[in-house]
Amino acid sequence: MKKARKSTRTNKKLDIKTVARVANVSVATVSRVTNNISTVDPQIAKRVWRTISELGYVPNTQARALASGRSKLFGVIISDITNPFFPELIQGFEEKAVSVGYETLIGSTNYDLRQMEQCVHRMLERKVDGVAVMTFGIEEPLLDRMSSQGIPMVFVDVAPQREGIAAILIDYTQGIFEAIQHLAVLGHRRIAFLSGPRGQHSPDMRVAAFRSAIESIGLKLPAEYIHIGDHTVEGGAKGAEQLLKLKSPPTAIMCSNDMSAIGAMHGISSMGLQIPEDVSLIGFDDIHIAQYTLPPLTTVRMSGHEIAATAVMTLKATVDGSKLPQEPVPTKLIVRKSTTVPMGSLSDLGAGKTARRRKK
Amino acid sequence: MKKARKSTRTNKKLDIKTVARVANVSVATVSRVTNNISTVDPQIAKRVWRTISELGYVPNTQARALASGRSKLFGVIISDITNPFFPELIQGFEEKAVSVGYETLIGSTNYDLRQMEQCVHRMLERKVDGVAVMTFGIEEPLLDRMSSQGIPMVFVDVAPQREGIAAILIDYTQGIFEAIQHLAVLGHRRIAFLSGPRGQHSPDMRVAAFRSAIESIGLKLPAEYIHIGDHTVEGGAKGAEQLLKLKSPPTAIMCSNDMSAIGAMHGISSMGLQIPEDVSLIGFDDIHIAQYTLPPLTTVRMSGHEIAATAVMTLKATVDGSKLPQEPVPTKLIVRKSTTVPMGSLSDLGAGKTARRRKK
DNA sequence: GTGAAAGCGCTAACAC
DNA sequence: GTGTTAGCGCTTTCAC
Repeated sequence: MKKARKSTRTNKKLDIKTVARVANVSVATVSRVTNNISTVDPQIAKRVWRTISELGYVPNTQARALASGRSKLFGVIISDITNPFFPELIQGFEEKAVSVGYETLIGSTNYDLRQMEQCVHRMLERKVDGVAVMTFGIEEPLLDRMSSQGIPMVFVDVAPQREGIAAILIDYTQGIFEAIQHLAVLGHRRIAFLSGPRGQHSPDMRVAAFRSAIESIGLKLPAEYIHIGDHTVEGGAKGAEQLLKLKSPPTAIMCSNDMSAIGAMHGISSMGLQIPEDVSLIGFDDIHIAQYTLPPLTTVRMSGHEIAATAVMTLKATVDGSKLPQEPVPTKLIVRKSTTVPMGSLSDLGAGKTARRRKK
Repeated sequence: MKKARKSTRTNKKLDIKTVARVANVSVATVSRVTNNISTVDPQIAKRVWRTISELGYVPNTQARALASGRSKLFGVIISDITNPFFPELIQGFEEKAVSVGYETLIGSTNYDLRQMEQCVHRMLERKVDGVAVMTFGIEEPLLDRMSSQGIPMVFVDVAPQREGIAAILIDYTQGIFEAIQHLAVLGHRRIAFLSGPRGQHSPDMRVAAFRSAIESIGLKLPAEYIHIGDHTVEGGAKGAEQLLKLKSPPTAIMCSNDMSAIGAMHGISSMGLQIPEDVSLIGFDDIHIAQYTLPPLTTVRMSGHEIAATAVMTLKATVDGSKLPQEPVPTKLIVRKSTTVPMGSLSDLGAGKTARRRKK
């Protein structure tokens, strides 16, 4: 049995000391090498790396964390993993985190306080180096326990003013304005908004952006055209139905997120109406499946990947004690097939809706 | 020369020693209490718990892991996080893992060998106590590095025969049979299958289940009715189009996963055909959005949550040295609106002949 | 039932 | 540049 082979097969422990002994250096040098500390002689470093790969040595992260005080772990807290926006965000987060040498711990609150507490506890236990709170609604209880320990945090839209706490700004205005303008140009004058839960920062900011877009274009906005929903598919279906039962129903509906919009599609469809012929519909988020609905959903893109990447970089910067130039995450309209001219407008003259259906 | 290391923080550190001192016991006792070791006097245990909560002490998981050799970390490796089936699986995994006291490390391979290697390395570094490989296609390179270290693993469908390695069995037959029977009862005779990538265990098993269902019902299966796809939306669209361009096109298509089915909806729709009037469509997985497509997708449910929960429990059992009774994860048909009688069948011509033959 | 003390594998201060 | 060594916070024998 050959020597090299033997070392991988026997269950002799494979730690930094072994590497040091085999490479004929001290453990400190091995440590320096694996941490890319540049004061090591290149020759020796090379020898150590070779030994490491020959032995198949993998540093023990637990020990590293314990000794260094840095866990190389970032936490990310989201509310609802069944909304596809969040997995996309998580994917972006993980990807970026790994690329800067961090691991990701995920916590879902499911809008439940107890679950959030549990999240916080888990993250505290694991000694995360930073936490991204991506719940799109501020979560006070998180603050006290974490930020009092000096753990860097990053929020979306709005964050308490404290040392080590940052907010990722999102430019809702641009995308939502483009959406309303798009509808207005098509000829829509009665445009309603299917909002997210009231009283949370992010949904409220979207409503505000909608309102100001409508006003800046000079349209009317009856109070009942702002429907408070809950960002779920079910809420979207119900909301759309209620909106369309109004005495003066909207000809277009903009939703505060894509899941609502998908729900709205069902609500509209179940009333025997067609999208976009009878009602135009716009979503928000541009989740992956938005392009695969029937019809493909016109929506405002807010990149979860981008938000996630920004969150990671912000956390990293805070940990490293550096500052990051903060630019708001942009949003922009993606036109697909769920919007068209309103029914009864000139360009639609003569084309009855039943006539369009059977066309092939 | 024992000098206390100067700590960067001025607040007194809150470790097991502090708790021990305040509660007037030894660190060993505190450790026993936090680990729920029953040999501790209930009175003392209570006192320690009170001290812990008064102080707000949280054990340091890194130190625990280092000292005990158990990280309380499970890894889960998936291929493609943009397929909503996987986030659902991950959610189930995390939930179950947390409930048995474990944290989750996620790795995505994106079907890329290099990324998979990186995953493995990360998991090795973090000293995971077990790994669930949920890629639905066996990944050999994983085996050697991990299982040679004796890390418990669990695969889907098929796993190498080794100590500490298990497979989660899935009963594809039942659900797929129900699906084909459902179509046959509706009157379909020409049923095609839009498969996943060829040569991978799980997709191949689905094809086999489809084939045997078709045969057991006594239908014909032309070779071109098995279309090799790739489990993506794009592949589904293309596959459906090709299938429907056949000289003798199928009247119903079953897809190997829901994402393909969603793609197929688009492909079919872009050919000017309607679902289910012109073509019936069945998916597989029953991802959350399947009920929200238009029309809602008839599909075979294979619960990602259930698979995930089984994976966690299997890993846990292996770690604990116990055995788990292994029952296959069931699949079953969920009938929605994407299937109906085939076009041109009697009941479609003679308006109102809704009563069909009874199922045998 | 409880405590003292020896590590777990690594980092980083300090010595050389 | 490189080596020596004292902890990091906890678990776990092993005495008592």
